[in-house]
Amino acid sequence: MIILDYSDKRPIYEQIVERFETLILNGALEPDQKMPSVRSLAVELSINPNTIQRAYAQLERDGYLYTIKGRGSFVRFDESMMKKQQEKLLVRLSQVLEECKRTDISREEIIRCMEKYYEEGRV
Amino acid sequence: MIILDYSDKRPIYEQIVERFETLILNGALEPDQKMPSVRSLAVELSINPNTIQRAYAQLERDGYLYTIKGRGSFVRFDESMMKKQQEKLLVRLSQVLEECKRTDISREEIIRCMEKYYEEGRV
Amino acid sequence: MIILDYSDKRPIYEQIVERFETLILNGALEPDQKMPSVRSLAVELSINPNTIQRAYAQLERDGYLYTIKGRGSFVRFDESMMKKQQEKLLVRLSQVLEECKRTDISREEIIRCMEKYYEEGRV
Amino acid sequence: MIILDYSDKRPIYEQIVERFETLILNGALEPDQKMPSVRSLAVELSINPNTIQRAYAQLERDGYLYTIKGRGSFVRFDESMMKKQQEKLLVRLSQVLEECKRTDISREEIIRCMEKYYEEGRV
DNA sequence: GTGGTCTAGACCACG
DNA sequence: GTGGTCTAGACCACC
Repeated sequence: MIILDYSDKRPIYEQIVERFETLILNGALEPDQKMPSVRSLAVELSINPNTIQRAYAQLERDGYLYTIKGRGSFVRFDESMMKKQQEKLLVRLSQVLEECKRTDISREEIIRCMEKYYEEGRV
Repeated sequence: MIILDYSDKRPIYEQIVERFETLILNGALEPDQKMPSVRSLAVELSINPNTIQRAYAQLERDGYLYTIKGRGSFVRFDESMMKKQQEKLLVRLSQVLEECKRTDISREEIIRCMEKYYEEGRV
Repeated sequence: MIILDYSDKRPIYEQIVERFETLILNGALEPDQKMPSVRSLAVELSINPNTIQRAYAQLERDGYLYTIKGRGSFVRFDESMMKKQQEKLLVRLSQVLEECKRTDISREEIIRCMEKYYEEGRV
Repeated sequence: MIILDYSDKRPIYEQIVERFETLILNGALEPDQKMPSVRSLAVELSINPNTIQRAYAQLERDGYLYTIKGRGSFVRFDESMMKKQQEKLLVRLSQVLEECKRTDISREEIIRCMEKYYEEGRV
């Protein structure tokens, strides 16, 4: 479920956070579903439990999880989270697009790039 | 000319590198123009000369500068650099677009975002 | 394992880089083996940790190492590196050979020199 | 006669020294021929006279020139210099060859490289 | 004056 | 404990 890339320069806890975010927004993890326990996931990935703990803490802070003492962590999901996520992405998109323009990448080139993901007439 | 953002978590030398890359690709700095000296820029930004030195070293490795010992550093520019830069950007763009699709951002939304930078019918 | 030559005019970090390159290409350091930590090596060679850090950074840029934050640096190795290295060497060889010819060193002299390393009939 | 390569990392005075060495060993500059004056050469190459001075000093130290006060510098040449030069080159060649072997470059590859400069049956 | 290297000592993020 | 960044201050080679 989680794949770590040690050659990636980003810290491990960040990779875990991002992976779970995707799974939750995807719907692969359903609302109120129980998350794997910190210890079991640490064993599975053979990394330090502190690292998992840190990832879960950030996911909770960002609203993707809620924790019940003594029972574990559970998936939270509502539409507002999706909205927030979309806004963050659009900001990143804007930044990249601005750089594209500065570097003289043509409008057509960008559209071509987009069509790879959004096939004509489907969305 | 250079603005440092200390709240940015990226290292200072990297911010400097990126800023100069932009200025050179933009044409704001012309080929063979003299760069500010390591020491003078360090004073101007009130940071340590070593940090500037590090940024310049990376810019030189990446082909944006050439250095003449005892004289200073100078802007280098050729078309191939522009090409490389464009390729890197298109990869980043692809990554963001893929995330956009995963997060259910519509094709129209993206085009709207693009039009902000590429006004209709101009490019 | 590492010997520094202070009378050598090349910078220390470069000597370190070259030495490790050799050890890795030799196979004396095996893939995924842990490199000595920045600090420990600095103590061992009685030089500043920054200097080791600089050497490691270059080795990583050149693909000889990968780094896991908080864990250490590890040897990377693949065939393509060997190929690149060979190409670089052949260029250097050509330069030296050209000079040899200009300086009237005979073909036989060069072959004699070569046989010292490549004993007849073995390679 | 002298071409400077500013993108070369070696210091300028060293490039000048090497160039004159070649010209003298080649025979392009004949024994007892007058060298261009420091000032005139400095003007021609539009560099600092100190730099030329330094190059000439080294050439004199290495036995390639002799200087007569008030008259200028003159080319010296004798067989022993050639011998010395050849020895230096053979040392460099040995170093490169040793590295070649360590990097698994085959004997045949090296001979092929050599034949480019020493065409079969000519030397 | 220029860039390049090195030291000593500090702080941070990560695991 | 690991690597990564930064500062302060020094020395060198080069022009």
